[in-house]
Amino acid sequence: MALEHAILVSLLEKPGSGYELARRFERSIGYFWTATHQQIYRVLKRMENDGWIDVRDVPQQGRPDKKEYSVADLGRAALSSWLQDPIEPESVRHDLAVKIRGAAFDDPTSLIREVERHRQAHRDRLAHYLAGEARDFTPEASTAGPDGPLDAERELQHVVLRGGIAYERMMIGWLDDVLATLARFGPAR
Amino acid sequence: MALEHAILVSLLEKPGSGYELARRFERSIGYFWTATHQQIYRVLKRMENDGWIDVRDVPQQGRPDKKEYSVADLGRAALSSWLQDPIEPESVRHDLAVKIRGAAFDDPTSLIREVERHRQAHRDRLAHYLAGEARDFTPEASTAGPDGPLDAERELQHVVLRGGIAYERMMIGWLDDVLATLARFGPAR
DNA sequence: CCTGACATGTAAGGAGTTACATGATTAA
DNA sequence: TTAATCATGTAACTCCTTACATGTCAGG
Repeated sequence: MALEHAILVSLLEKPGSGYELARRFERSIGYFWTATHQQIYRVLKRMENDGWIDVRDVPQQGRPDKKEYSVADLGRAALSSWLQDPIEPESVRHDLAVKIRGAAFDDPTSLIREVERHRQAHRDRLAHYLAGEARDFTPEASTAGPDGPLDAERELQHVVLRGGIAYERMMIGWLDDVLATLARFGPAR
Repeated sequence: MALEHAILVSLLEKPGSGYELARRFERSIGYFWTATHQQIYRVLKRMENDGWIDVRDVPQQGRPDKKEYSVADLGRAALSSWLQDPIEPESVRHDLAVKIRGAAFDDPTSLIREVERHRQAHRDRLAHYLAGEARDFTPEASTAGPDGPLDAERELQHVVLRGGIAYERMMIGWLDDVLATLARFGPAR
């Protein structure tokens, strides 16, 4: 389980509320770890009980009040310990690949549309990542800002983003290959 | 849920027992969908109850008897219906990316070893995939054999394998990038 | 007044993981 | 006799998903 650890990393980068965390999991952290607000609130509660994080009630004007969480010493230690633990290369689950092999036993025309849809989704994500890279990681967008992270933190965020970019490019190329294969073998049957 | 559907595809490609399915999930199907024998037996029982698959007791010599499963009409229909259903591009979970961003808040030396270990695992998998491709998908290894799948089935298996190969190559390249980044920014702190 | 963004939760059910459990046969 | 492979399962627990639920405040 790494949701707790993903939350710890995010809170170390910047303290925030459950709601804010949920939004980060739709954006930057979501590039490599997804979580819904339901999961996040539940885990935050557990982490608070375990003394991993501290809460601070923040009254707000013009908005509902929020609880701002930050990492406690115990949480930092838990993260550190997890970082030392070796993990196994992750197991994959690609519904689309199941469908592609299943297409041999069914009419593939609907699969072609599905693959095109996925290719477009990956193109959109790639464009989104590239825009984020241009915005946050060009030499001009330096760490000089008031909230800008330190060099190492920033570089590590960048290399993870580059991984997302490489992944989307690979997927687009592969889905092109899939479509070419379906075009050659699908209708000919 | 696609485990049921992955099992249906596998049984359509070739009927077999729960044990044989578990082994396939360590090999070809496991490239894009993992499952343990515990899951498989549980799901097989449910699929049998639902009339998706048929069972046949196969007495064996020199081995324990086995139950050979094959896809029934209801199962074929269920697969067909699932193939028509659009699915969302899958959500990712990359522990390693969490660790990389977490390395900004901890000593990165153990992470370097971890990344090197993962890179080796991906190199091994790539070699394994390439060997499988050479064995099963060169022009010489044609469909002429007694158990060889038909052209479309074979081509679709091949394009999924090419996806696995592209994925491993991408990962190896990215992990090289990660190691270079850690070398530049890790020890300098 | 109504919509949308902000903010925080509960409940039920499905899926996956880990540990436990049994038993046959073959080869070293 | 011991290990390895074949073969099939149960139980407990954790995790994730989906649906439901409530409420504030700003702007049109």
